[in-house]
Amino acid sequence: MGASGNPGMRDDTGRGGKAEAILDAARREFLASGFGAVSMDAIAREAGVSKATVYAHFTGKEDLFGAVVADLSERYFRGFSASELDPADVGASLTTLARRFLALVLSPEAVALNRILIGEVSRFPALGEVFWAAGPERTRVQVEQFLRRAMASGSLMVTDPRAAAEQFVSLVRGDMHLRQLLKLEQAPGRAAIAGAAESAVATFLRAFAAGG
Amino acid sequence: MGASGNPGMRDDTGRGGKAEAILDAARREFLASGFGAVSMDAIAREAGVSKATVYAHFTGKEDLFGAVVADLSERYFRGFSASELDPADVGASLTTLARRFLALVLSPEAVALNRILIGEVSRFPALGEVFWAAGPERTRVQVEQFLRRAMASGSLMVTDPRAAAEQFVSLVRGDMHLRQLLKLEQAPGRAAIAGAAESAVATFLRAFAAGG
DNA sequence: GTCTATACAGTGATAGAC
DNA sequence: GTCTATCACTGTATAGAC
Repeated sequence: MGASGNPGMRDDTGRGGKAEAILDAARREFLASGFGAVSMDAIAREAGVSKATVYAHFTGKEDLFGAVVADLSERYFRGFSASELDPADVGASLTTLARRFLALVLSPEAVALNRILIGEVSRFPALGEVFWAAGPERTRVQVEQFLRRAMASGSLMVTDPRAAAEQFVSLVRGDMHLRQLLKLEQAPGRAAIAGAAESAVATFLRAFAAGG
Repeated sequence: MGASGNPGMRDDTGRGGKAEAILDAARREFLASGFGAVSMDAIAREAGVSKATVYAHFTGKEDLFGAVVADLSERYFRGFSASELDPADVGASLTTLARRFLALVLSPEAVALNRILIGEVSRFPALGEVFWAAGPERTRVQVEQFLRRAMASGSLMVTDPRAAAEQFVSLVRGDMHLRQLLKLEQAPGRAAIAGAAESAVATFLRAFAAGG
């Protein structure tokens, strides 16, 4: 209840409203409670439709879950890019990149998605791959491309850009990601993210800055 | 079935056999399938006792799960130590430490435990803290203590040992941990672990070695 | 397509005999 | 303490009316 719909109103105008409402409701419920703790009843209620209608659009709970995960994986990480950053000003660019990465990967929605994926990967082996390709793999490629440009511009000394990109990402992530996954603290604010980014970039540059 | 008991035999000699058999069975089942997918019937069957007997020893499924997790968290990480490593030979010592850390944290049992904890942390908020204290926090402290000794011996230049320990652990973990959590590949062998350890230590030393 | 009502299976938990 | 048999409940999924 809350952000979603008004069950009192007729139903949504426009096209395909019901199917979309079901997907929205399923997304909210799954992200909030995981797979096992959510019932089809709850999803139907939250979407303002009957349970039979849910089954008219999706073959079952697992199908619905898969649709939600594939959709979210694509959505969250689509916008992550480093293509406009200046390779000459490595420090500032890497810091920006690190901040972007942390804001994305530590966002409550991304953490919740990651959490239920890890918890249910035994039941849905394929979803792990979908998430990896859309998320971590994509972000690593973006970082790696930036590192290559920085090498070309002479501001970085890296022998293996792919490995260095992985190390950069790992350094930036630190233990904040795991702490979020385990719900050990609230989502970090701008200041905490900025501090973590700066510290990680400083270490990375001590290791890889040209002429250091 | 297999490692545990022979249902055909009388019952175990010695003391407390049933309770232990139940805990063993619960551990195997939970690690293999998570919390939601395991039934008390399955645990009772696996332990070779009736369901009523399970409830005679544990108040319920959640209680049993909590007992398993607390036990495992303590068990796995107890042996992790860096106290006997030589701070003068930083490179070799850090490499050994990194290998130990990876062998522990990437072991199938530790990954399975981590996975179900992350998946069920909404239902069992306290268990995340238990695991963190016994696992990551403990390992970080061990690393930090070694770094302090290395600083004292003049082989490392570190301003914030705690932060550096976190960065070392993150660097070593890389993306292998997350890949294991998502079941994207088989558990890495000795060679893969050694390679990852070496690469992480090399980068760490480029950033923090004294007189680099 | 959508609803109400229901079938059917599986779950955690317990009662009562021994 | 341990077992067999059973309860009450919840969940997924579907039948039939509109």
